[in-house]
Amino acid sequence: MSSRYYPQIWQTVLQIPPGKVASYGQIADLAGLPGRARLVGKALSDPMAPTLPWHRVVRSDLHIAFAKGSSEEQEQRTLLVMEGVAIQGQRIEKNARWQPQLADMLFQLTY
DNA sequence: AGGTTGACGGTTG
DNA sequence: GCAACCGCCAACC
Repeated sequence: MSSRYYPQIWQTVLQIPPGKVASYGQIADLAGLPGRARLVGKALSDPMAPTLPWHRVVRSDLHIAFAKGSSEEQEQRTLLVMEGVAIQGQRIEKNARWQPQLADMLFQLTY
């Protein structure tokens, strides 16, 4: 396994609760990798990645990262809607944002 | 060893 | 809104 940082990123993504979304940058911060949002996208696209709630990771502007109309974009939107995430046009409702609690932060430190 | 590539983010106009 | 830049930097040629 060559990539050093993917495991901690995966671990963080696993904590996003159903019905909530987190941004790439937010995941990077929680994983102890501030400023490395792009690395989160890489970690999610790695074929070695375990089963993850990857669909709960979106851009900081609450848009889905994939190109509008692409199969990946449609897939992600479908999964989110199935979980009860409201989407108006391209934008996800702001109230769907995951707000990590203290216990979530402690889990990260412990990991 | 050096150049390119991103499932990004923020700033600016 | 939108588009153009720019900073970011591990991964991967």
